[in-house]
Amino acid sequence: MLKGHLDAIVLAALEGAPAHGYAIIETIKTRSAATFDLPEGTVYPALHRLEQAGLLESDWVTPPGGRRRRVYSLTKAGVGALAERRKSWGRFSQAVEAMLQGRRAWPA
Amino acid sequence: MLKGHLDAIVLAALEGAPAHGYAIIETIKTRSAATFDLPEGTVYPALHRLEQAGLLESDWVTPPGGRRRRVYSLTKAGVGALAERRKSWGRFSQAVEAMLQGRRAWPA
DNA sequence: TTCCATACCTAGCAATACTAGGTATTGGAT
DNA sequence: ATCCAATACCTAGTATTGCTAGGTATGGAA
Repeated sequence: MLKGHLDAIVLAALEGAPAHGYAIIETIKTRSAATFDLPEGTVYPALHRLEQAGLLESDWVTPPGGRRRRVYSLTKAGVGALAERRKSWGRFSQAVEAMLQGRRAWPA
Repeated sequence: MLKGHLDAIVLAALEGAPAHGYAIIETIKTRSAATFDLPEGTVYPALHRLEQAGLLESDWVTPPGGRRRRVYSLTKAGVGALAERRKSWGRFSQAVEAMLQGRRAWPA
């Protein structure tokens, strides 16, 4: 379970450069040191949701000698959303950390 | 949304000493610096789930001059589960951190 | 005596991510 | 030549989760 942070992860995976779904899955697996080995049934619907929400846009691309791929890239709104998600992750993880360590969190 | 980490948070809130539901909610709010201001409809069912799962046990207690409370404490299994949750949080947060920073996570 | 904080509870809903299926292409191994 | 693995896309349905929105009741302060 990715626990509501899937969107942030997918957006972050697209921050450097546009990519297609299958490559995004690989990137996530690599960067997370295999902690996140996401099934396609998780990622593809997420990409559709994010595009629907205007955070991503996609183009069908057929590379020479290859097969057609749907390449996603961040929209301006997507860049903003990623920044927001990063902040919200910071607050969230800090609070969980405090709980698990039995101390008070920094007052935000 | 607490994103699947509610159980860990509740267990951690009970680590120091037994407590009743309402107090647990307060503890979580305080320790998280109000980041987690959980509605009762979230916490009470979670306590029931955790008790059902054998991670908590409860007793009805009526303090002198007060009203009856249901006081929960960690079972042995609960202590173990909390340790497990802590480890799993560590892996999870490290992986998310790596994703959001665009670097590779430490190979676990 | 009225209201707020305390203290418990539940049914039903919405979101999320997963399972389990499906289609099709490319390239290497047999 | 054929088969299989990896690539590459998709969706319907399901389980879990946490929340909304309601309910009950007591104790103390205004």
